[in-house]
Amino acid sequence: MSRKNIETRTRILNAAWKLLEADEGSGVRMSDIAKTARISRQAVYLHFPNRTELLIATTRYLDEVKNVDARLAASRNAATGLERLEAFVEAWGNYIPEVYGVAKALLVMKDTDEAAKLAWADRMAAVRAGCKAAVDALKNDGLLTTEHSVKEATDILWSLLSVQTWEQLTRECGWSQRRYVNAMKKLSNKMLVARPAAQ
Amino acid sequence: MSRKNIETRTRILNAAWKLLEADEGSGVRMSDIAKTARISRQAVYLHFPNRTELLIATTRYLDEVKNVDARLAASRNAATGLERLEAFVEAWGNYIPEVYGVAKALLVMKDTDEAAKLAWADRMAAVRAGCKAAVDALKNDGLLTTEHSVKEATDILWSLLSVQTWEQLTRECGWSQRRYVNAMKKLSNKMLVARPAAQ
DNA sequence: ATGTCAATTGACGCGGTGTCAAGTAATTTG
DNA sequence: CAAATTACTTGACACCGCGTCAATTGACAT
Repeated sequence: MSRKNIETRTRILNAAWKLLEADEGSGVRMSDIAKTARISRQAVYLHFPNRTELLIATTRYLDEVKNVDARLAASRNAATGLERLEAFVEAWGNYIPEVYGVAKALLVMKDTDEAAKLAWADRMAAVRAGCKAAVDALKNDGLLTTEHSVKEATDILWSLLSVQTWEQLTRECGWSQRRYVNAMKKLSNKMLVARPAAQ
Repeated sequence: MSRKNIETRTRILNAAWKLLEADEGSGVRMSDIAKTARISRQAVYLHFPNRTELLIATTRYLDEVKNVDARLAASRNAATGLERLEAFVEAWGNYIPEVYGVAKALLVMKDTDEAAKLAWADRMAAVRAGCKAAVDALKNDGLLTTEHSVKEATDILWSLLSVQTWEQLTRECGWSQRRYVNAMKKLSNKMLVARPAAQ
C-alpha cells in the first residue's frame, strides 16, 4: 500500500533479480534475497507468501521492466510473412539471454511446484502466440510448408525457440548469441517455409 | 558382494525405476523407494551413498537392461547417410519415452547437483556421438548442407533430439510418439541435408 | 557355536521453508 | 502532543527430506 511498503517490495524484486541472474537460477535462498535487500528473512514473507510467488513476481517484474510484450509485438509491423518470422525469431531470441537467470529459476521450480508450472505455462503461452502469428503470416503469404498444419508448425517453431534449446546451444555447445540467432533464422526458414521460397 | 546383497541392490534399482517412471521424475523420496523395495529407508544407504548416486545407478541399470548402446549402434548398418540419419532419429526418438521418467529425475537433479550434471552430460555425450556419426555419414555422401560445419550440424541435430524437445512436443503440445518421430525425421532432413537431395 | 554380513530400529544433525509472538521504531492521525 | 497504525526485527519453532550413527537382531557359513 504505502510508499515505503512498495519501495521495499521492489527492493526485494531487484535483489531476487540480481541474484538469480548471477547464479543462473540454481541455489538462491530466501535468506540470500533478504540479505541483498537489506531486510530480515522473515520480512520477505510480509511481501510475498512464499518462494514460488516471489519468483513469479520477479519474472513479471522483469517482463515489465524489459517491456517484453512491446518488443515481441514489434514483429507485427513486418510487411511479409518471411520478414515477420525473422523479426520474431530475432526479438525473442535476443530476449532470452536477458531473462535467462530468472527464467531458469522458474523452469526448475516448474518440475516440483504447481504454481510455478502455471506461471511458466502462462509466459510461454505468450511466446507461442507470437510463434503462431508468424506461422499465420507465412500461411497468408502462401509460404507455409504443406507438410505441417498451422498447429504443428507453431509447435515446431515454439520448440525450436524454447529456452531449453537456447540453453543447450549457448551453454552446452558454446554458441555465441549471434550465432544462435542466425542459426535460428535459417532453421526456422528451412523447417517452415515452402520449398520454392526457401532462402 | 554376496548373492543376497546384489539381489537387494537390484530390488532397490527396480523400485526406483518403477516409481520414477510413474511419477515422471518429480517427487520420489528415498523413503518411497525403500518402501517399494520392502526395505528400511536407512538400508538403502548400505547400497548407494546418496540419492544422486542411486539415480545415476538407476539410469545405468536402465540403459543396460534396455540395451541402448546396441539399439543406437544399429543405425551404423545403414548403407547411405540419409538412411543412417533416419535410422538414428528413429532409434533414439523411440528410446526416449522408454526412459523418460528416470531421465527426467536426473535432468532435474542436474541443476543442483554436480554429480548428476556429470552423469547426465556423460549419457548425452553418447547421444551426441550418434548425432555426429549421422552427420559424418551425410557429409561423406556429399549431402551435408554447406550452411553449417560438422560441429554445428551435430549441435543442431543434438538439440532437435533433446529430451527437452521431446518433452515439449509430446507433453506440452500433445503429439503422439508416432507423430514426433515422423516430424523429427522430416525436420532433421530439412535442416541438415543439402537442398537438391531433400527428400 | 562362532563369526560375519545384511538389515532393522530409533535417534539425531543439517539446511531450507514457512509461521508465530513479542517487541521496536517511525509515521500518521485525532 | 498522545495514540494508533504500519513496517520491520528478533528469536523461537515446526516440518520435511537427506544423510549418519549406534545398538540390536537374524541368517547363513564354516
